[in-house]
Amino acid sequence: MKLATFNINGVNGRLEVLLRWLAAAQPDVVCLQELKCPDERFPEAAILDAGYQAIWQGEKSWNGVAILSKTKIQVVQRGLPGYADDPHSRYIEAIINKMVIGCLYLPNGNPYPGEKFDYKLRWFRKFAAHAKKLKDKGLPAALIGDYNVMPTELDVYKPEKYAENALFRKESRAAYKRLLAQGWTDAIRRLYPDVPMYTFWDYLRQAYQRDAGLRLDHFLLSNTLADRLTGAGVDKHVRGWEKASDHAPAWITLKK
DNA sequence: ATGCCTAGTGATACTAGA
Repeated sequence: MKLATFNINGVNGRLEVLLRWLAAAQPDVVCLQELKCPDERFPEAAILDAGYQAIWQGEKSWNGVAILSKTKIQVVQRGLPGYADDPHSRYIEAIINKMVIGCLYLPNGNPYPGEKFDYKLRWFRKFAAHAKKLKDKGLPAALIGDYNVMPTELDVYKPEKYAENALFRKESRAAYKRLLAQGWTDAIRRLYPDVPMYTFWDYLRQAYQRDAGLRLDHFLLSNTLADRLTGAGVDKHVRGWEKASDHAPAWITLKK
């Protein structure tokens, strides 16, 4: 079983990239972020043609999340529980193959300090409270997506440049660390403790060519799923394609 | 310190991203 996440940065503008990658990578489940389209413009037909069912939660212009799956999807949540007045579409949750799959797009939070950073931390608190409930239920669960946090210095090409950046602020990293302390496993870091494993390269200044990357997209696994973890990777080459997103797809494999 | 890039909106230079 292969689970993937891909911040697509415009699902219609990059539909060709998405379909090409799906055909090559053949993930069983995909969490998408930054759809940048209202619900009625989600490209469901093309995704069905590619062999995937889909659920999504979009909005005009920005944000938006979706889950694709080769097998049956049971929708559990649209939006974060306990955050009905969240102004953005950033969370969707489903049960697939007896696993809880939470797909998230955590706020960027820049510039720091300011209202956007406060919103990031508020969103993180609501998300962590929900994660705790899932953990306490003891269900096999995976919280997958763009966390907009580099957890450690290994996750940043030049850490000293990012000390004041919302993605790397101590408050953001502390929130991520507290979340892990609930008992979640950062799947990619578990298998690759010493490799950067970047998932994002800025469009500016030829960041991809310089490998000036960030690790922003994460898989947090409950214990039963962490025990089944067999592989992980980043499809870095996809970032080099025509019309690429600024993120590359990341994936993990689970046995059985 | 700023633009460097890219998408969306709406028809222009903005916001937003990270």
